[in-house]
Amino acid sequence: MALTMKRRPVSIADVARTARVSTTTVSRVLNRVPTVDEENRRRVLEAMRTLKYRPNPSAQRLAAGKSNTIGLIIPRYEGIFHSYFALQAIKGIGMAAERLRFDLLLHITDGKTAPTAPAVDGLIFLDVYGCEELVDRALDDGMPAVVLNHYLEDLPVNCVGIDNRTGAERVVDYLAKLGHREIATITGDLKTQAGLDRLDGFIKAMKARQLSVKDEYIRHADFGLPSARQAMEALLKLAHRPTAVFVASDDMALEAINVALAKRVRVPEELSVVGFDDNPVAAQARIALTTVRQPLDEMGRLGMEILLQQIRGKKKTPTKLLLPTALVERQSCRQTWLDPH
Amino acid sequence: MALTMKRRPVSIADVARTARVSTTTVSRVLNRVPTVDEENRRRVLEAMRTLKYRPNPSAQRLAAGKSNTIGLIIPRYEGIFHSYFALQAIKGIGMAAERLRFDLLLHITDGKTAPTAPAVDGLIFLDVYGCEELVDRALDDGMPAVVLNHYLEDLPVNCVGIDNRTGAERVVDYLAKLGHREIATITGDLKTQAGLDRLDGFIKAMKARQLSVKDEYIRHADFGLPSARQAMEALLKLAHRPTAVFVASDDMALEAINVALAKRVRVPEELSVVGFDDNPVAAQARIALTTVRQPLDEMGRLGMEILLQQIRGKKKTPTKLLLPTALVERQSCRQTWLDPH
DNA sequence: CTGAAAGCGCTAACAA
DNA sequence: TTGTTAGCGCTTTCAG
Repeated sequence: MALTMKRRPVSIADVARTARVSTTTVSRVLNRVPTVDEENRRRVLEAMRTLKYRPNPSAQRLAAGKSNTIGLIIPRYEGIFHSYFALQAIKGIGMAAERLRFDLLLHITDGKTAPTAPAVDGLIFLDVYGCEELVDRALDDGMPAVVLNHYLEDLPVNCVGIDNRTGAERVVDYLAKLGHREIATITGDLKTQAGLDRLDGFIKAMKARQLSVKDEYIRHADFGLPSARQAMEALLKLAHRPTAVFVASDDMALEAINVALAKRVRVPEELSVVGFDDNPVAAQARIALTTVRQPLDEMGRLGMEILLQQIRGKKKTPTKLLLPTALVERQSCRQTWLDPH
Repeated sequence: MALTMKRRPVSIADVARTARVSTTTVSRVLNRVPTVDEENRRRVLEAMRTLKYRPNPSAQRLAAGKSNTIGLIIPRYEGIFHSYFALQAIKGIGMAAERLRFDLLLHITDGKTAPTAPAVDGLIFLDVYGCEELVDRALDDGMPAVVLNHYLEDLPVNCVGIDNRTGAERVVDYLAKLGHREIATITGDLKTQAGLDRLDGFIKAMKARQLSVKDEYIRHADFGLPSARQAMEALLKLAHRPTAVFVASDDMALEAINVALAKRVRVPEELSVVGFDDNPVAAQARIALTTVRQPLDEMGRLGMEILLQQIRGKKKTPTKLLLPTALVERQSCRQTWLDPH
């Protein structure tokens, strides 16, 4: 046997010949067309197996006139590569793509380039930051697209975001139920939608419950650890300390707890802390963090599904989704009226 | 103008007609074949622009007989979706793919399925964990492949890993130079290559410097925070405490520092701590962590390049790479002979 | 330096 | 239910 022989790959014609049917019939069983005689189907399937036949996607796409491919656009800014969110969303997208039998073309972009038709049937933006121009272009080209993690109010494009406002409101409700009235917040970067909406939701919920929102209880941070540290230190220096703090991310919340503990402020006995994200570290922390869970992989899954609907022409008007969050109760909060000792 | 008119996409023939040349010539300028008259090239380019021509990759691949696509295989185990490593590697792979004009087909696998020829020209495994069978299969099929983040000693497959052993040795060297002799380590999961090699490197370097490696100074953890906490607590309870600890990951090192601080052990005055990974949180921490940097995105880049060499037939024997690490000196270590006060 | 023509492997009318 | 046939858009001999 000439092991080095370069054998021509087996094609649909080879299968047809072996199974003693036409290529059309082979194509039919390939595409699960029901009108195929059971005996023929069996023979085709067997021929495929013995010949180790693999359909050539390029030929399929060319003949069918569709790429069956989605471009997954990842903005190149550094932040996204440090985020828990990105991988979870990719996971959701990837698994949905497999289920829907679509290929995923990964494209890390500088904001200038993105795949176009006929290379892809649609685009899924992991985030819009740095990609505004590309989203516009996709819209102009009539290329189906969906933006994740960002609710674009004014643009006629599919969006799947997280309901950060309601998430923050849940936190206030929860803390209020525990008897807290002096509730502070450490915000995220207010240039981001998540940062802004979490603060908005917080303030709105406080007011709805007639709780005062003191200026000194609103400390601005930027999702970075050093900023969270400063914010917490400022809070602890206050003559009248809050009894609870809502922190806009788990990373910052954990850091805030560290600052508190270092200053001999016990958590949760003297200070309740709530985070946001449900990052895995929140559950693993010394004081397991009460936080807000976001359905990140589901965000990816839904993004794929919505995109597919648009591609299939089933949806004409853009779908705008804000996914619900859930409060995850752990060990970092306590009722105020309990004796701390 | 019939805006709703579904116009047939512009093809190479349209460009040829507009530029008054043959499709062959258009194909030539598309593929940067040098033997094209300058005037013709100009006209073709212009026609492409005015017609907004986009080559159809499926047709190109079918005609050329190659997919120009690499399958990026991401094992589905949960850990990988929480790792700093994965996104960095993806970034490196993605940017290299773009530069090399290769498409990336993203595939999240359960360990059973992976793209095959002729869908892809090669496979790049983000890690081997859970994919052993797929790697074997690729090898059997003669499908070019490269495994990242894991050095497979015995398998004839391209590998690009991190030199964890030498990284750990660097840490010992550094601590020894600072005067430390009582050095402990908190290991990672010894079922992983990283965990094992970091411990091996540690022990080897200690012995090379004639430093004693007490059993009680080797505490086994699993990269998880709770295990790191326990390990650190055990270390601090020792009658004869180490003056320095090498922790097998940044996450665990930070947690260890928290434990120390909570027990009023000052870092770095009373205890030096070194991590591994150079996770961004290490730099941001309260006590900026001295750690070992790994070139993760370069790992991705090199993986792509090696794979391409194999695909192009330029390399016959598997390439095995162990990428060098670098010690990043920050604030978590101190010379032993300095007065701590 | 250029173009005619033969496919690449598959799908989809259409006819049987 | 099946097969014939004509492409899908591009690359690549090969002859000029």
